Amino acid sequence: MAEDGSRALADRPRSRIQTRNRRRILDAALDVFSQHGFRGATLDQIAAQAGMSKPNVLYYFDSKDAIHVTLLNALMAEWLAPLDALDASADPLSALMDYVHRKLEMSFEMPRESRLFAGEILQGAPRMAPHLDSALAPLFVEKCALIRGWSAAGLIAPVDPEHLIYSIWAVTQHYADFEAQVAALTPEPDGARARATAHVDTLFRRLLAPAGDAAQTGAPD
Amino acid sequence: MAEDGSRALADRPRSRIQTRNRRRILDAALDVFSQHGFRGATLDQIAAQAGMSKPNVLYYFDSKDAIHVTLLNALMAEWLAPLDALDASADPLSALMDYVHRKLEMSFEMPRESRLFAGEILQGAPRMAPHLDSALAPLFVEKCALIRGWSAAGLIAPVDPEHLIYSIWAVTQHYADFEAQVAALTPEPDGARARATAHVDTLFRRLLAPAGDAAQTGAPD
DNA sequence: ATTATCTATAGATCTATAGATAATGC
DNA sequence: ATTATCTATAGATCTATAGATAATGC
Repeated sequence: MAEDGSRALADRPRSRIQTRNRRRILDAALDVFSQHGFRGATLDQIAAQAGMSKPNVLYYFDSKDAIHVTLLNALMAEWLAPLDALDASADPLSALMDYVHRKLEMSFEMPRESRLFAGEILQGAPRMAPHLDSALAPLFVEKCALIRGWSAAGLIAPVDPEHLIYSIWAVTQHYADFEAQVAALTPEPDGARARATAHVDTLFRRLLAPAGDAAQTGAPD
Repeated sequence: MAEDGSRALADRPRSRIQTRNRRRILDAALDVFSQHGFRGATLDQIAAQAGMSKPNVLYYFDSKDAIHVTLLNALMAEWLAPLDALDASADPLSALMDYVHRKLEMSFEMPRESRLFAGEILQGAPRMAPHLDSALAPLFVEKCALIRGWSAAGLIAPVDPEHLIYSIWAVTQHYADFEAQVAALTPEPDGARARATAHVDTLFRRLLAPAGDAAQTGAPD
């Protein structure tokens, strides 16, 4: 920390080079942190991945911890965007199924982000607890109320909104977070994603289809 | 390593003190590894938790790595016991629902074990890959065939066996692995487990109930 | 005699800083 | 003048071992 109390480059407006190099570092850090966890990651690995020297990385961020926190904060909004977008503009069942499919897509397209958050939560969310309370919790409460209303109105089957969301997160993120296991057990990579999509669709459609709907889809395999 | 090539106490028959101290170390290591991950855990923490000196811990195990591997191997069988027990002695739907409930119980009763495995898989299963192939994969294939048969015979609804099992793992273990998040979002601890149980039961019952069955349970909340 | 435990520390690894030098912008 | 980058290294942390001492079993 400089003597005037400013923390390096953190709070100042940034030049193009600063913006670009901070991005490179954050992208490298996403690789390294998501693979090895915070403690397992080293500045050496991040610097190598970013193609920079270790002291140069610390020229752009005050500490290893600062890189990690910046990364979590920067990705949080993107990660929660699908839940934020959940609303009643379409019919409720379609809205929920869209959410499920978007989350599953993200698991396949953004496995690093999924694992970064998974690792952080797994270890008790030491650096993310404030965000869980300030950003996630209000959104979660709001969407649970929405779902509760749909359920009460009979637009979807009776369901526990909080645990429905947990299940959606669990099932979809499983494909990213436990990819090593899934890969060991489902060797053929072709069609794996399509099968996952079909299964997850069936799982939540059978849960949520209001009584009387013909929601039983055909054999998925 | 001793000059005769024997690796300390690893392969020899053990006295009562050895058995007891190795257990104490493994229990302490389960605490520490499940909370901080392999790299985040230190021998200091494990020794302190076990109430032993650090060199004494290394008298019983050759290395930090050996402790971790021993722990994973020792817990693997217990962790897979419910899947191993899945068979057709009861009717298929009940057998599967029993499996779901047993896994959910384990998530609540053995969160440390769940997190230990989650952390290992999350980082690409560097120490567990052999076991995935040798122990888990054959069991997985066998049980998938069993479920496929039930599904084909119409005893349960059409379902993708591989992805069904992934979903059961994902949903049940979520309560242990993401406990920090669940706790932040579901503040009231009373009844949380009962609600989780009711929800998970509904989720898989609606998925698996054969067509024509009145499997729609009442409102879960 | 063997097993178990301790103190002290070697050696490796890792974060972060100091201080010099090069590149860039005005 | 300021921004960006480098080499060298201090200082902390961590795994593992050396070597001495205490406790236990025959």
